[in-house]
Amino acid sequence: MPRQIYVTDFNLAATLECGQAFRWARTADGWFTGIVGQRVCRLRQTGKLLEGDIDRHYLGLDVSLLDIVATFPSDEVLQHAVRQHWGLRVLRQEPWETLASFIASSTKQIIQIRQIVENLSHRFGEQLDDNAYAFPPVVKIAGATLPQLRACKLGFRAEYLRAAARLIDDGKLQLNALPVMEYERALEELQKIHGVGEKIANCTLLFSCGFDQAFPVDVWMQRSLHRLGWRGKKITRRKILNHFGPYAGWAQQYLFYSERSS
DNA sequence: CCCCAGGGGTACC
DNA sequence: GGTACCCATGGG
Repeated sequence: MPRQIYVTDFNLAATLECGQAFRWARTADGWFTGIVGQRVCRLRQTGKLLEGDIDRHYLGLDVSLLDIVATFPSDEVLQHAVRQHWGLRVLRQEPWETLASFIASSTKQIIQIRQIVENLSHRFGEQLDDNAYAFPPVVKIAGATLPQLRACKLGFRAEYLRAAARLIDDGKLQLNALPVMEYERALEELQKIHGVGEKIANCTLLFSCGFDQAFPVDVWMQRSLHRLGWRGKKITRRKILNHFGPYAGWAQQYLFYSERSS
């Protein structure tokens, strides 16, 4: 893994802070520290210089952002968001951690989601160094008690998370199979999990299964689409794909971050 | 005390 | 098909 490279069309801060990942933090010296799989990683960008534990695939650096953005519609709100956060890329995260994190996310603020994920890791994950814990494996959550999970501040989501872990642990849901399915099929498969609807399924498919068209719609996106002129229109997957194209999920992430940072 | 948060299940019409 | 209400908890 290279320790430093030159990058174009990449914005590390936007990529790590746009709300798609919950385990990165910016430290005072300009470095980002995060936990990816079983490793503690550090990254820093200074202009085009990217330093640290560089994983091109994880960071979305193995695709052409110019080609992706070229497929976007010319909506002024979207084009403004793209200019505002140019270089934001969709990460390729680990499916179980992503699914679990978004099961924990329902009607929670992002800062609280980060806290829940941290609590779960500290309580059930492998210790990596003095103050860092890996996200727990499926079997650890499958074997947890509900009081233990509720102590991690999961609230009513505790049963949802444990049921999902047990489904996966029993082999009744194979996360590894999702990336090779048709998009609609993968969406249905994830929604078999109690507590996983269209929004959480789309987050999982976009952020960890390579489905660039997956378009999660939450309250922020409803506001953004409203701003784009979708007033009164019912938001359907077909309309989203027709309008935003095969990289709708990337457009969504620009719109989401722009909506939240304004 | 109030409303809201990267929702979804259920009951009911 | 839609809508109201519930779930647990903390931020502002």
